[in-house]
Amino acid sequence: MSQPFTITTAISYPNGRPHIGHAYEAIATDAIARFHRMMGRDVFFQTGTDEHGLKMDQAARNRGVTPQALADEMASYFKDMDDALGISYDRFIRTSEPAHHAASQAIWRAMEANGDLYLGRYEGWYSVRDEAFYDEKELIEGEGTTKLSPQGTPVEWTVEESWFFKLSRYQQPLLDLYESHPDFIRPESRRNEIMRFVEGGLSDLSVSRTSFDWGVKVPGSDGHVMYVWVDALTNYLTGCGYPNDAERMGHYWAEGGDIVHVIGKDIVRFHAVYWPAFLMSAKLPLPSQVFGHGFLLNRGEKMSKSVGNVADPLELAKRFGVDQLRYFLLAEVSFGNDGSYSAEAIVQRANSDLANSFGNLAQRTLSFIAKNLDGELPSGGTVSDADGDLRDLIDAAAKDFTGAMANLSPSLAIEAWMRAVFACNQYIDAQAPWALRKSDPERMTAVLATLYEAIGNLAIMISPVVPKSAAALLDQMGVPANSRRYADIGSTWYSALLKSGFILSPPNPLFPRLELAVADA
RNA sequence: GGCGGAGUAGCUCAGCUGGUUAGAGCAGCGGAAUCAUAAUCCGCGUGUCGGGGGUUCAAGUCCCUCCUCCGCUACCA
Repeated sequence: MSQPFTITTAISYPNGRPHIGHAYEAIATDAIARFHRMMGRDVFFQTGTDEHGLKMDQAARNRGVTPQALADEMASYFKDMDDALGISYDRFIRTSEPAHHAASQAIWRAMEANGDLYLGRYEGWYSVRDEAFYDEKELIEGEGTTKLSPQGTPVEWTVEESWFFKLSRYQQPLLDLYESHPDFIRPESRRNEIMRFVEGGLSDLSVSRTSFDWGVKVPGSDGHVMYVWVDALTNYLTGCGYPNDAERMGHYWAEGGDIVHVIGKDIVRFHAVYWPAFLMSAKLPLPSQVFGHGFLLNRGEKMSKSVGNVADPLELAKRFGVDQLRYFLLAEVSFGNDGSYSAEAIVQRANSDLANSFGNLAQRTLSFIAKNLDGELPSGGTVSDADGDLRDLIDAAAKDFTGAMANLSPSLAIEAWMRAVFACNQYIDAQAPWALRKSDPERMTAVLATLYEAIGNLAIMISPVVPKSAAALLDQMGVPANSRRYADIGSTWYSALLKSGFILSPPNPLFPRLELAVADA
């Protein structure tokens, strides 16, 4: 059995429609998941929605529906987005599922059994909107005598009986973890922040609420539901079979296994501090990596609903194409940093890389073969050093590509791919098969064969980024579905294809050139 | 206030443990070619590497200091 690889996005809080930020995280994670599948790994890729909490409860009340009904509706928008963007999740989890309640209660009991949960009282200024308590000192003056949270949301003095988790016990174990696993938190700047935070000391964490009941019931403690983060983080275990499917857990959530959480930089603390502490307490294996990606900015500006510059990913995908949007986000934004998007930038990037450089390379080569060889694939001919040089260059690019993807650097991977694309265009111009057609047909044959193989390999390479387009091209070229892994680059799929007697049909352009609407200028 | 990150060509950014004339892509300008989605290929960049000071034979690359932006976190009032 091939080596398992577990990867997750954060689960989204569905109190609004998905925006481009959700799409970005899903796309990036999807590309990595697809990459590992093509490397032959046994991938489990999970995403989903985080449906509990007071905000959902209240939103449902306002609309006169049950929280479950609201969650059903909102979750469907996220699922639709994933499906529209080609997100190849293996499991779309919803925290309102019974299986998830069972998992959350199981980890609760395990933490309790370890002596890490105790009942106490929590009082302070609580913001419903932020679902957080604030210190008196943090508050700012609102209108009249009211007080507001630092985020400007209303707060009220709240006294609650609450369960606490002995987070303070885990300061040293966490620091040891960061020390022994330098890649546990990435990028490094986030790791530094978290380490300083933990070094500063950890207070115990309030992990239950009595003020609402839309959540996972605390076992044996009537009136308490779990603090959303206990419940939310546990979704990762639910999908891996916790607590009843030991075999599945042993496979996808095993000690020392590859388990990667891709999340936004705003929730790194929950994943890099609370989550491993919960797992240590419950005596469960830890994830291998938490990667905090950056935020997308609209033309360099923060997105916000009030400014009205929050982009709808489905609309962008519809206007520019799913693969174009995927490619843009992965190529343009260095993973881990913030990035900026705009209609011009998407059009620019998609046209220059996908339509002009790669799409046109495929088009000019394939249509030449279809036209001049009647679609019969070129074989043999007079080889030259240039052919081997191009092959070597593509093999080297493939190595760079896979190395970068494995290291969660899709933008670097795409750079390596583009270098190979440029090399192919240089090659075709230097060899000029259109001239060889009359002067040296034998040489032309070898050139076209070299190009055909090169283009197939380039399409395989970039598949995780633009899965639909790459598959369409490979289909057009007759490359069998079982020859589209990284191990197939540089292999003998071309000679097998020659033997099969495949005939190439006149090709259709792969990536149409995009036009910028007047409204975008 | 502390900590972390960033400030390099018009734009987006590479430049690891200091070492030949500071790089890439995009945009721009000139040329070639015409197989191809008017796509491609070739040539062209003296930029105070945020400011100042220092260490060194040698510094975007190390040290000090200042400025600007971002993030995490704390506290006084």
